[in-house]
Amino acid sequence: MAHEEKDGYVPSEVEEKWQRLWDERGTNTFTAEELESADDPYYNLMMFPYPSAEGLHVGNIYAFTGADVHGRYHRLRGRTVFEPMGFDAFGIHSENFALKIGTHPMDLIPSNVSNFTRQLRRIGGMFDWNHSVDTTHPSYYKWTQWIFLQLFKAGLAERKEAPVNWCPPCMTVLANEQVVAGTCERCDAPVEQRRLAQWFFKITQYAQRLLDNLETIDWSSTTLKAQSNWLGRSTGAELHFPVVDREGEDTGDVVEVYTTRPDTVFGATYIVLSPEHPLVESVTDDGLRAPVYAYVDVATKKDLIARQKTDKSKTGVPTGGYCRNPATGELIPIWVADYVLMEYGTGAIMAVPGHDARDFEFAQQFDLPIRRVVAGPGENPDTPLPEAYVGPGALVNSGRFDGTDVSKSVDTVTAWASEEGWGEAKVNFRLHDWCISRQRYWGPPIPIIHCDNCGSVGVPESDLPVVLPRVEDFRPDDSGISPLARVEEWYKTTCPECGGAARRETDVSDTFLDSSWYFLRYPSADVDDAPFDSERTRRWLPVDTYIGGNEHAVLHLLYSRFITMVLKDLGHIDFEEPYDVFRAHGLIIRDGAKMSKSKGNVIVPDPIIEEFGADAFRTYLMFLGPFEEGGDYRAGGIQGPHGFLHRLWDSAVSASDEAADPDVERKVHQTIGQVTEQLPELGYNTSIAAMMECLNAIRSGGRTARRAEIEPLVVMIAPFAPHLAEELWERLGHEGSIFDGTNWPEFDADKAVESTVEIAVQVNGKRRGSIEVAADASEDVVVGAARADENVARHLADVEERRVIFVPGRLVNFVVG
RNA sequence: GCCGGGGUGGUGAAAUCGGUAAACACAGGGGACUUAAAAUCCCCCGGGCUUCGGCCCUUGCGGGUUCAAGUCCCGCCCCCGGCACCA
Repeated sequence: MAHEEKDGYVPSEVEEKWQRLWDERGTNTFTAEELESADDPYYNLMMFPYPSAEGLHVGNIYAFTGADVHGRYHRLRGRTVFEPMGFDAFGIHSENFALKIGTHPMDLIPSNVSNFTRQLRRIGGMFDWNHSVDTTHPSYYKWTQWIFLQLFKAGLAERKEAPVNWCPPCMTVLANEQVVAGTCERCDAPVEQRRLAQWFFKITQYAQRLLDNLETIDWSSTTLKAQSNWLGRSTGAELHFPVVDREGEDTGDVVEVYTTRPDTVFGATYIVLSPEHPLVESVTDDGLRAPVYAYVDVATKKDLIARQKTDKSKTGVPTGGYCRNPATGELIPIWVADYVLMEYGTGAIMAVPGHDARDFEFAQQFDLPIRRVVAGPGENPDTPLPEAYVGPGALVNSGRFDGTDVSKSVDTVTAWASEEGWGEAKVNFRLHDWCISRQRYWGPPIPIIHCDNCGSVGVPESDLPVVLPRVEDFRPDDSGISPLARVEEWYKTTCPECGGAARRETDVSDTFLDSSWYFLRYPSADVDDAPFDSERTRRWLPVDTYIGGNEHAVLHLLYSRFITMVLKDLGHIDFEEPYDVFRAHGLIIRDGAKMSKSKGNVIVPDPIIEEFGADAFRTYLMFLGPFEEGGDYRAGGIQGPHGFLHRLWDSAVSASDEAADPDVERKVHQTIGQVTEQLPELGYNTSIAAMMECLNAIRSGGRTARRAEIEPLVVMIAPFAPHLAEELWERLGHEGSIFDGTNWPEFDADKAVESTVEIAVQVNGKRRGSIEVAADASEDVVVGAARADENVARHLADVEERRVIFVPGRLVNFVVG
């Protein structure tokens, strides 16, 4: 039920009225001409939602409101703010839901989108609905396919057979970024490794640049850190260990190892190959083939969680083969063990059990020699090691390098290895190439045609889009083959190059490719003949501020940076970082716990909006905690902002025309100063608190507000409660929208200064009183007044004063002995 | 294990170039107005003691620096997030 109060403020009516007027007047939308000629453009972006059947949840509304407040603030300051919204509607989530309820995604998505659109309007976002995108629309994914082709032509998209992450319940491969601790990020099932031919984007070629540029962008530090952790740069060396036969002669094979501690090579007492390593077969002794192959077989079939568990004891088998340690000349055995991963480095390590915890554990288990080659200060080089030593010290048992400090030894030994021709410095990244093919239905078909004569051929751009056909049986299966492979009339085609019979690629692309470029599309959403109009792109991009969740720190935010870099390198755009500023918002929890359907503590926004209005809901969400840290949603909490907005209304509609009271005016200017400083930094909760305090001062003792006092508050609340502000602005006698023109109140520091200040008086650091003095009072006057305070005087009697500390405008502290 | 962020009243939280801890709200208590309710306005609201003047304690724990520490330094504990058999 809507609140009907005697002050006449009925949120639902006010909100309906202004939402209608915004639509009618085009307050929030741009025409093509406006986009192309905007003076002071500000691109305010937020992460577009996946349109679920459940509708907007509180987390969406929280994020969008926080971003909308930001956009509206800049608009009130006179910027031309473009704030688009769209739908990320391809992907497994939609497809699975459609399967579950027995409908088709092509029917499901439009109704979800229209429900989302309704809700997004209802919460009062300043969205430009003329420039919305839906990633599932052919007019959008035509260009997603175009982007694929650009990478393909540039040699950055490659189809190769490789071990990939296979999620059995989802029946598709996953990108590395979608595997969390060995499980699928969507369904939590253990991920398996499968060898399949897949399309990869060579994001690893951009690893160094993706890392370096982190220095140049203004992002939340948590997000920057997450990205650099994900990129995982490490420096070390690749060393070559020749394989030898029984007689100690080189066989010609060489085991390449990657190590971050080449300086410990004198302590390398064995070699470990990962079970997938190509040399396993050739180094294995004939007599040991059975156990080695059995081990490899078991290890490669393990799922990722089982394989990557660190708390289990290590397993492995000797191959019977040997390498020569190039530093010592010794022959050292080659083992196969699954604690070495094929995906990282070279898939082989030199084991230095003395100085690596994992190697130490393995060596103990299999009774392999442990040799100390680093000794800490004062340590005897020959004492046995109780555990791997990784601390500071100097090399020992390392021939000519004995005594070299570990701070220099990596470089020194690497230089030697390099001179001798058995190693070189090497930088490694944890980042893998981006696997973008999905053996599912609900995505953009990858625009490739396979021809027996010509190989993989890109679909000519003039033939785009490759339309996703409506297929009633779109269930995935466990074969690793896409549902589209069952649609012969769709995949049978001719080769664009030789005209011979050919077959379309039947995999679709990862959803994250859809979202990797949507911010480029928004300004050009109404353009048919290009993915992004170059004039509009120049004017609006890169994005000024992007606000979103940190759950995308290494998925969407990394992929979109990569795609942007590629488009720059290919000459399509002239910037390489898509978002100048990124801010991660916090999460809303409920009564101290994460919201989840299973806990039954999910907040359903619609009834709250119906009861209190979008303005009160928005204001409450922004008030309940620091936006960048999130907050705890409590059912009664909305009462505070709700009452505040009603009192603001009441004071505004009954305001008198008298000149502002000087004391109140001072408070108003202090508030303007504070809010103007905090709002652009996303200090929403404290801005609202300051405005509440100000209104309390205006209304103190039941006082009638004066226009000049209340009007600045009406403008400053507008980002949070836009409908209320519009209505009050109109009732205060203004024409048009409060958001047109530059209506933000001007801060006047002179009007904010206090004539008197309260000074705390301490004796030995303990507060003994406080005094009120003129703001410009001299030290002598203040200290005199402090001494005169009755309680202070008592504490100063009978003691010796040693020092007086005076902090202007703050305190006086008498230090006594 | 490594790297971030955090720990403050009954509750959500303010205050960090060191300077009156708890602003602003929620919940709770009392009062004014009202036939009543709502709305509005006023007062109380970290703990203990009090001769009602004040006094003592209090920002996860233990030390330290300082006239002065929620804030800085050292050593711990706990929570949240990122990375993780990554060589």
